[in-house]
Amino acid sequence: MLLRALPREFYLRDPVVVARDLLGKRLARETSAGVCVGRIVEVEAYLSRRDPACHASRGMTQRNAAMFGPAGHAYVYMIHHRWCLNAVTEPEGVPSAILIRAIEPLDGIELMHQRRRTDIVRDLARGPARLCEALAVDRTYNGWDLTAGRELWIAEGPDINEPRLRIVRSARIGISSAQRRLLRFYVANNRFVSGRLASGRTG
DNA sequence: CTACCGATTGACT
DNA sequence: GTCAATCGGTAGA
Repeated sequence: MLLRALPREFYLRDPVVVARDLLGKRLARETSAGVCVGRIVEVEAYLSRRDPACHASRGMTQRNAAMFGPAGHAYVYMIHHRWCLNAVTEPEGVPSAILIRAIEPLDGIELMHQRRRTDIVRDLARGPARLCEALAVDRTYNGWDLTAGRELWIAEGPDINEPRLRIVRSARIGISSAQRRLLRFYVANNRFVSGRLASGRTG
């Protein structure tokens, strides 16, 4: 397969490093309707119990249990009636995860249009809930193994010579606490990133 | 059981 | 920039 799933070891590292390294990787989704692929352009890290903004900061609940599970699995939760997708990092029992906030659509764009009911390519997967709608991700994928390479997975980009990405770091979106933590990472000057088109520092 | 909150989005001023 | 829809998770009676 061209889009080989990233191995579990990828996720068994410092979550901040995992977050940065996820930029430029491919998020792939295959259903009977077809295959959809996008380049990950925006993520946020949530750092277990030491991070008050992390859903798991006050311990395990039925909702956040997937965050306590193995690295490389999905944590899918609902907020305001919409689904959001995370990749779990760190060993079992350490509930850190990376929220995937936006992808740049590459393949299966027509299918994404159908699911999102919009003609605007830029709006297909710009934002965590739009992304899930475009890829038909819902709670049935909570706990899904993203390293299995089927249905829903994350893969290395096929272009070995892709130019090095300019990465911008900022505060997380929609988080009132821990504003000083710069745990959002996105590809500079990419129009598929959510929020304002900030020019921020690279790093 | 009820009450409140939110890692959002889309519509609107 | 502002604001409210809308409902699962959670805490509390």
